Amino acid sequence: MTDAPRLDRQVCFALYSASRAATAVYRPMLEGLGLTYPQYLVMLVLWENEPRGVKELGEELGLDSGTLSPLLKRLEALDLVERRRSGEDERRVAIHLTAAGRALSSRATGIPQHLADAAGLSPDELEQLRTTLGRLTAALHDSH
Amino acid sequence: MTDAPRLDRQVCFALYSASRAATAVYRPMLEGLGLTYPQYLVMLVLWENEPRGVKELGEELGLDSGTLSPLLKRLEALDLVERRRSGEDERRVAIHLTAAGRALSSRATGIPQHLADAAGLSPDELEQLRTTLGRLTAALHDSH
DNA sequence: CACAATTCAGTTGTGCACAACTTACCAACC
DNA sequence: GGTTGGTAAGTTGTGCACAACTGAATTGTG
Repeated sequence: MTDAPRLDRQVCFALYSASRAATAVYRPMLEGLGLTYPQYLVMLVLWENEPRGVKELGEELGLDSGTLSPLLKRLEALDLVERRRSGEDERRVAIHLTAAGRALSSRATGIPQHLADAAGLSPDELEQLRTTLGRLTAALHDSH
Repeated sequence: MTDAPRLDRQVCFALYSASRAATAVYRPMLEGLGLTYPQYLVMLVLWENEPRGVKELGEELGLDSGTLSPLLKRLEALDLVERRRSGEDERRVAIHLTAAGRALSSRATGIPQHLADAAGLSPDELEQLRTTLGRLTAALHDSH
């Protein structure tokens, strides 16, 4: 056998595992809201500021229309969101929150704290992890 | 608007973004080998030690048979892997590397280094990130 | 030995990701 | 005013993840 890379030494695998473990902790809580994790992310963006175009959402989340279009249709079917063609620019679709979508935000308040509790890391460590991951993501995007 | 969680403060989103950014950096290199990222992970495990049962692979990678069964069929279609029913226990399927599968490992040697170069973090920081993520993943798994 | 409980791999169905493509629309230039 | 280039959203197709289930094989227990 050659000096093939070892699984347990790979940062990439550590990221992949941690990310799946974190969404697995979120899943049962989000199930209570009727949302998947990516749907929750879209709602987070809209709770901050709405309406938003599909492209804007994609830039915030790093997702393209191939992912967002069907996801937004599902949110619309749940009556959390409304899609309206813009009058000024018929290419654009503005995503508005419905009353139900707006109301859902209060039920989502405690979710991130629950992850922090389950993480087994101090607040300082969590904060440092977050900023390190931010730098890493930016550098990886710049690298091509 | 209530005090809804902010997207940019969430460790979970930072993990999700970093993980996707890292696999995006791997993707063009793995394309050269004809592999997807999860397929590459399976090959990594097999390069370390083979044959392995489907369940063993699942435990190393945190994936279930619903993910692995079709993935392994695709690796078999690529002639990198062979699936053999165990004689002793007819429930088990042993995954063996083919000659081509074994040969592929030498072409995969440089891949993790490329990620390290693109990461924009020092070796120390990368190492610390890896161990922090390992602790986080373990704690999240323990939390339920 | 009989048979209930467990284990293993596989299947089915849903929902992302992402590449490649399509369609509709807009804007700039001739 | 028509053409050309670019942009926004949507569609199609592939491959994960993961829950729920199936069927076959094995193990544990009375």
